[in-house]
Amino acid sequence: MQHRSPKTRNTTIIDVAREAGVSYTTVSRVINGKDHIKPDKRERVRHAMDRLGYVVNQQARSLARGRSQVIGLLVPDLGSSYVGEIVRGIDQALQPVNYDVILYTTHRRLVKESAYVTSISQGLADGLILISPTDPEMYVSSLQARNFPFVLLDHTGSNLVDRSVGVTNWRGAYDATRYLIDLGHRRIAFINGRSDLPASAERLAAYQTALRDSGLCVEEALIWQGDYGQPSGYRSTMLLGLEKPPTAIFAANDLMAFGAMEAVREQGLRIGHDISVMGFDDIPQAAQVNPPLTTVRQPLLEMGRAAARMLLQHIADPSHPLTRIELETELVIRESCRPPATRRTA
Amino acid sequence: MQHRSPKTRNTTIIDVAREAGVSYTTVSRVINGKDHIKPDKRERVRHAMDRLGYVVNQQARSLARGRSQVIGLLVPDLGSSYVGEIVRGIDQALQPVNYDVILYTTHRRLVKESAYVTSISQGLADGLILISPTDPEMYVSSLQARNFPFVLLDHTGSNLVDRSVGVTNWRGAYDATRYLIDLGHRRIAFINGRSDLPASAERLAAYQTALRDSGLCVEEALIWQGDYGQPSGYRSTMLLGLEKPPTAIFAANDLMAFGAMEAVREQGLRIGHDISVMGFDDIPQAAQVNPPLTTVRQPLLEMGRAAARMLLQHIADPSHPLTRIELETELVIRESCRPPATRRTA
DNA sequence: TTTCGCGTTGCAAACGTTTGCAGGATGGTA
DNA sequence: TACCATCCTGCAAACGTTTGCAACGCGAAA
Repeated sequence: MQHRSPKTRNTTIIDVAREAGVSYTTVSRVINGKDHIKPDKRERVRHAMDRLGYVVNQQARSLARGRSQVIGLLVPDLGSSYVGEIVRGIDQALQPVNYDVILYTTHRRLVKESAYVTSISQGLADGLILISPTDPEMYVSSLQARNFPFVLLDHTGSNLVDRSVGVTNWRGAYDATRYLIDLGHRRIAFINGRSDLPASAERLAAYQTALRDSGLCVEEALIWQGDYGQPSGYRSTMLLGLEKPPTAIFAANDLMAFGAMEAVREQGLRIGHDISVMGFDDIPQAAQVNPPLTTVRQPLLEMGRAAARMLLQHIADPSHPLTRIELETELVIRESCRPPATRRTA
Repeated sequence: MQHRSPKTRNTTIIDVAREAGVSYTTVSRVINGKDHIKPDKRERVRHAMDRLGYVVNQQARSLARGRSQVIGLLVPDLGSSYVGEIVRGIDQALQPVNYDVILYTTHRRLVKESAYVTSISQGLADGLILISPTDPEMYVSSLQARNFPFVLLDHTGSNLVDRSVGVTNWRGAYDATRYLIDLGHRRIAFINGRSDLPASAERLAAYQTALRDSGLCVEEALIWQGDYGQPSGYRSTMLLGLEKPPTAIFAANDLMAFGAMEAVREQGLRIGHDISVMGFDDIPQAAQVNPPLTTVRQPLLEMGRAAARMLLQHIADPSHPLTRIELETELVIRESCRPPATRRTA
């Protein structure tokens, strides 16, 4: 029987064996670098492979071995370099052990996330990393039931936390807010991230706590709802329209901070003088904008590496427990935050 | 024999068949939505699948079918949203036909590119898209020899052009330069991209031709070598140190234009007034920076879609010829370019 | 010369599907 | 009742590997 399409039949291990005058088993052993092969035969096989232009068929290999050397990656998007950096980190960890990455961009569509997850988990990949998933409880149950290895990245809340890599969101946002307060700011606006992501809630809560801890009161009017996109930060212009404008804006991520900076500028105000702007993430561009953005650094590369390492360990030894890895954020002081100018209002 | 690791054996089509009291063939038919199945059996199978939590094994399916429903993607990087946008386009085209993407980031390391290419091409993927490859002639010969479907994206030059998607680099750069000249600029600097990518050469050549066509002479001192990275654009500061500074800077991509904008600002000059800045690409941020960047738009999303479509067609019907698809660039006029202020020097 | 052991080699089964072919059931028509 | 077409269904082979097990060859030890 022949299911193959017009494509000419591939050269297989058997063709090589015939060419080299050995058994296909021996060829397989040569391919996989096993010992106990007579040097001359090894050479014969090598030559035959070259002559025939043989290259191993991954599908068959995966099927036989029961693993694919591929890990799945579920990302919301590739728009900002936030995800890009994380993927780079994952890449770095996967490279040395010969794992490949299969990529799924969900654009935060819940149906897609769940459809992908089930499809990946059978055969296609040996493990799965979910980056900033929207609502994983909804669909990972089947993975858990089948003991399929997966870890979450940038996810907090829910019982899945104990197999995730994240950062000290609360601490980072708290420190940032304190820093602004210490600079002398009293009216600090906050641009919140997507409210369906627990990390946003943490940052918001920390901001509020920091204010209260300093005896400042939390004004609802100074809390603006964004969605992590740059345009939503831009709309923070609205905040400036208040009768008593803030002297500082703390955005829950850098992208929104960039948007805020535009808006500030558009109002004819100078960043760092008339109004300070603080970000969160420290994506590469943060150092490059004007003025360079003071922000809370997430070690994105390291997060990716950590997630990949954790997953690999668990794949190699399923009894190896998954844990929560929480990496430290760090306040990166640049030039977008300064002490407030002497007030004009009040 | 049992090769499987500790992992408990997966539930297979056979388990489902037993549970439903039918043959495994029937189960396969139900999975693949073939006709000629009695409705009641179909239902029985469906239920059995649910009960057992069955999900099809992609490897085995690929092996049997001779194709994987996966296409490989070789990207230099995920740093800027340039690649991100293209990938989104590819995604869009692949979604409806149920193709997945396996991702390889090369970071422009030639060895990696070539290693990946050979490994992907056997079984793992049904086709390959090479985004902005560095030196594809070096390693695609084996693909061509085996008639493996692949297309290039953002590649010009070499005999591989006739299976690629690109844009009118020359035209775009020419128009942009003319636009600056028409605004009244006479000293226009050019920040070149990576010199090993043919697209850079096209843009540079177009810039030079446009100058000459307008009777202006090309000054070597005004041509700065960048690498498409933002920092390299920043270093264009150097240009400003000339005794006769340019009144406009044309960067071969937006990222370098951003860098240039920083540098300009750092010199205390105002963009659009003291000096104009022109980009190339129109990545999403271009509209968001301050002032919004005048740039040459590449239809990134559409480029991705076009490449994916071309590849899919070729996979479906290998006799379908591959061609060169050249999409139109478009000058997007925003606010970073204005007529030059009356000269101070000279 | 026989025996033992070890380094090599090969056979065959298994991985989990898809699909050509043929056989069985069913129902309509002559 | 016999026959034929049509609709269902199942068997078995094939996809290209990996790997447990058994057998073989050969030199060293007895």
